[in-house]
Amino acid sequence: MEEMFFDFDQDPTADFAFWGQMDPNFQFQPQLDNILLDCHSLTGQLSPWSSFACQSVFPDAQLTLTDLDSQPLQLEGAELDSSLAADEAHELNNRLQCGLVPNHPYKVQRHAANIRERKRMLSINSAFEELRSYVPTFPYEKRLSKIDTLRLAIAYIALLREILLSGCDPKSYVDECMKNGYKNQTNAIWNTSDLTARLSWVKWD
DNA sequence: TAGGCCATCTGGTCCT
DNA sequence: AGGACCAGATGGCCTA
Repeated sequence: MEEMFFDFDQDPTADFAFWGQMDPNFQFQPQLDNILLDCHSLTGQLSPWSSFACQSVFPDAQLTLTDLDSQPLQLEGAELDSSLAADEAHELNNRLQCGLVPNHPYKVQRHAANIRERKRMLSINSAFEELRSYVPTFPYEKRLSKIDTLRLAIAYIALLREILLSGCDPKSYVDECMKNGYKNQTNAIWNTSDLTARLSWVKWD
């Protein structure tokens, strides 16, 4: 059986394209499965840090991946202060080596942590996707942002709570509120232009 | 072109 | 000790 493998580090543009093309019916489980496969691969050879990751750690150092993997530590962009005490320099050197030496335990742990973090963000995003499906939207509205999803959900929950407390029929309750300009609502947390504009598209029955 | 949104990496902190 | 969670930094894409 052929094993599918999606290596984020080997092809950083591929995963971005994946997000950019995500559709509302996207299933997260296959991606989670791929990440799990990636986790299992950690016991074997690790791909080198992405250039982005290296750059973020050593923004001033002009180092290539080849430099990182095959040569002893050399700082080109940042010069060590000559006044630095010998033990301090040694400590700094140790810390830098941890990040630069391929297959160093630090790199292995960091890579595993990155994968876990990606997996965690995927689960958060899947929850956002589910929440979006419950929030009222315009028929052809573009995908809600995360912050808009949260704000609309808060307002919508407040409205549903009021409807429950009123004991009225939802549709007539909303119609009445719209007619009266929400004047009767003392606790109109949900009375935001964002939500009320969308309420006309809600099918209550 | 600036600003909004997002994914990713990272190191720190907390928890089990 | 290792994993989960979090926030900051960074860079890419998209849109007004």
